[in-house]
Amino acid sequence: MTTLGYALLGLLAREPFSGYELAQKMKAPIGCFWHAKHSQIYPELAKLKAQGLVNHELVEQQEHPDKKVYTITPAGRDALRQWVTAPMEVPHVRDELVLRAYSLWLADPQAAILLFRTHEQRHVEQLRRYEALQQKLMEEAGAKQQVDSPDFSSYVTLALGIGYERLYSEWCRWVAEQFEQADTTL
Amino acid sequence: MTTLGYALLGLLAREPFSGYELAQKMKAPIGCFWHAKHSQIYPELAKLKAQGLVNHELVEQQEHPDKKVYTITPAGRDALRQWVTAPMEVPHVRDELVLRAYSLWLADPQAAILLFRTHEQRHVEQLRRYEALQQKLMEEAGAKQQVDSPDFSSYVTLALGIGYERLYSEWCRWVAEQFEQADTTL
DNA sequence: TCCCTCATGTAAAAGGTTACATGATTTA
DNA sequence: TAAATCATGTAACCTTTTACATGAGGGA
Repeated sequence: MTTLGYALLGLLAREPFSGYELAQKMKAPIGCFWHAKHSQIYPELAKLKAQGLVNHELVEQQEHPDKKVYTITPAGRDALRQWVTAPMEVPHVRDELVLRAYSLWLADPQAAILLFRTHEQRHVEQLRRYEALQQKLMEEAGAKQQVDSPDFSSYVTLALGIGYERLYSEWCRWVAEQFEQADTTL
Repeated sequence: MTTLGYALLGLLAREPFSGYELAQKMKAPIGCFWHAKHSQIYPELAKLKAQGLVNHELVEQQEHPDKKVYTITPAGRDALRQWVTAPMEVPHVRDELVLRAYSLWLADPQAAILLFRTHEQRHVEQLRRYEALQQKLMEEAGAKQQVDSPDFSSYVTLALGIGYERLYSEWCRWVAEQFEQADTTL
């Protein structure tokens, strides 16, 4: 089983979805930290079906094309439950902007300021979106959050997403400021 | 040009290295946020050579096999300088542990505590390593850090690495605590 | 009329990991 | 004697991205 397979099971464990809906969900990263495109999702769903981890039924529609709605099976739920807490290596992160920062000493200062201010903005925007989601989650789910409710899991991943975007946007701002100050010092 | 190619140029812009040395460097993530294995590095160096972005000379050794020491060319340095501040999309992060957290509501609480305490520890260890590196960098480079010095770039990436590991380890601890508290509440 | 959304796929290419392959020297 | 380090590569495989492919219905 691939990680993508478990990502799909993780969504289907909450409620049934069609391949198209799963693809929509995974445009914006699920749990803030995973994404996939439809070209990867459709074949993966076929594999999950072949392994008996999901079923699908054809839902006929008048005004839109028919769709296959996938449901997780008890076997799928078991596989997911086992995977969630299985031993795991620390995943190594890859981030191109930070890799660039490693060679930033070569850069044109004005171009560096522009790049980092742009990314600061984008991460602030993502932060605002996550905060809005959190707000919504708090209103809907309230204090009834228990560790065995899906809302709790969503809240947990959102919390890291918010911390991450806050850290990242502040780092971008700080880097930009270093170049701005160096510029006025000359 | 691939991102890996620029990662290698970024190291070679600082000082010459052999393929083996580059592979050693990229076991631990360069700038905290990129890594690669030797099987990817050797072919990439050949491509950089073919494009005239690096040169290499054979250094003969008595007690070890001979090695090819790579040096960046002016064209390589130019390409790197351009890439560093070129427009770029926000890279989407992938993190398996956070993806698992999204389905944590299904998990066995004790297994969840074990997993997150384990990862908390590992990220704390990485944090300590980064802090030691920062300490060393401060002592060596001191306050002379200017935006156009490689030490400044190293410092900038380390700063994010430290922030990231601190955030991540605290998040792991917090998640584990949620399950520990839920456990005693029953 | 043209583009967007809904809906499902396949194919080719790129990027990355694991395993295969070789061989000398040093350390336990 | 066995394992680790130094040193350089290739091959097979897996994952992910980009592009190809089709087609109906609704809105500008």
